[in-house]
Amino acid sequence: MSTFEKIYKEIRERICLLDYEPGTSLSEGALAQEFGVSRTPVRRALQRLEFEDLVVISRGSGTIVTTVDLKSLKEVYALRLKLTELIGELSPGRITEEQIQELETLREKCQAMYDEYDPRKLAKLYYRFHEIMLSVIGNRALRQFSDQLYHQTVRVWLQILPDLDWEEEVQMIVDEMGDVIEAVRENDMKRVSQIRRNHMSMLLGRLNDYLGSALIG
Amino acid sequence: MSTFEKIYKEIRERICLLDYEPGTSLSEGALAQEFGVSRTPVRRALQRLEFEDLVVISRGSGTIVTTVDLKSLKEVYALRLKLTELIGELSPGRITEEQIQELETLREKCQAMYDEYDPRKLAKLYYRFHEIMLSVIGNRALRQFSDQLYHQTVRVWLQILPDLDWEEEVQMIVDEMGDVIEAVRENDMKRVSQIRRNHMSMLLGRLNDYLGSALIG
DNA sequence: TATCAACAACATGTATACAAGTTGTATACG
DNA sequence: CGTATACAACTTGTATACATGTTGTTGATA
Repeated sequence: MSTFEKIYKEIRERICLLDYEPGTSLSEGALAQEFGVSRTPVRRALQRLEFEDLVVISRGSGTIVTTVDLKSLKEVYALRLKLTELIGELSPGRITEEQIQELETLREKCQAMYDEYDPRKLAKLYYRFHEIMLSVIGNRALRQFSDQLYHQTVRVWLQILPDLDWEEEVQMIVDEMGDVIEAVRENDMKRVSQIRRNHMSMLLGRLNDYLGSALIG
Repeated sequence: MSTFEKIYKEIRERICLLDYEPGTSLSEGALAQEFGVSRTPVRRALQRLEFEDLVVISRGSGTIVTTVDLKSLKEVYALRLKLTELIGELSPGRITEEQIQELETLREKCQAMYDEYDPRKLAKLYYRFHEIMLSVIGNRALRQFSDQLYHQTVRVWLQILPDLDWEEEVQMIVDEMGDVIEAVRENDMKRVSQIRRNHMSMLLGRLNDYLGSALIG
């Protein structure tokens, strides 16, 4: 992996795990110094993040982490739902035994989260889960779009996670991973996509409930 | 529009209009000299084009225009079909009278193409048509994806256009524009997306016929 | 005190020199 | 003559100095 790509992924993960909260100002110079490189590769990473709508670069003003627009959140999720369905149709799908092993390891680690309240850690486990599920998507464009939409929306869930029921959220993730593992063992990618779509739909419902009550209260 | 953005759009159009055919080697230095700037903004443009899968950048080797993978073409088109459907659902849609005027102007220019065999010119008219249709998509991600998929696939059509029936292709475009104009006049964006989906589906059929016969013959 | 202009301290954008990788060619050698 | 190696002529990647834009502060003035 090239230098800029490592920097890109690192910054992207920081944004998605809320290490950089929305509105945070990112300095090219400071990041360059931290990573021990010049501004050039850092700029390349930030420009790509801007294309993915995770930061906004303004000349003279600076580079700031975007705020997730709540009114368009539903539209983006609707798109994610549709794309998730398509994965089963368009992607032939092939998963290795090693990947299944890691999925089971992830599921066990998530189960251990029932008794350890750590939103960031849970988000990171799900982040890794997403990476594995992404790697089995054969279609390049579909993989890219799915990845991009995930990174645009995952912050919202993590942001309101402290206000949700912890055990319920952990259980939802454990269940999703369990169902997915069962399906991939039978190499039934169509079912995998349906499972993920359904879980995403349920998550969207919880988000709606929260956002509705948040607007009232 | 910033310097790099103008360069980006210019190079992108050249690739899509086959001024740069697949496999063409692009030199940062040469492009910089042509546009009268340094390599820096040119690199930014090329890096974005790489992200959109229109070029491949290899250190030491060079930057070359990608070849459209025929085996995945159907998958990309299937994705385009789905996304085009979604435009009607997710995008509230608003079009100005000026844009409708330009659509009619475009339609008239396309009609004049019956007697003037010029694939590149026809492609450019349709290119502009796409830009207008794109501008009415409210959802940012959907707009970006639709744009990207269009630019990834339009080259294929233009590439085999000389082997297709010229008058039929012109008529298909004139019809699509006519149907779209009729629908946007009633501000019925859902119908617009259906119309475009159907026309895209018919185009896909013609591509399939050609590719099938090309493999045989 | 309120207001506005000048400016200093940032930010990103650009140009350029140099580092490092790739590839084709030419030349020496078996 | 065939082959291997050294190298020259490209390419993109990186570091850095400077240009340019923005913003908050500071101080002079009404």
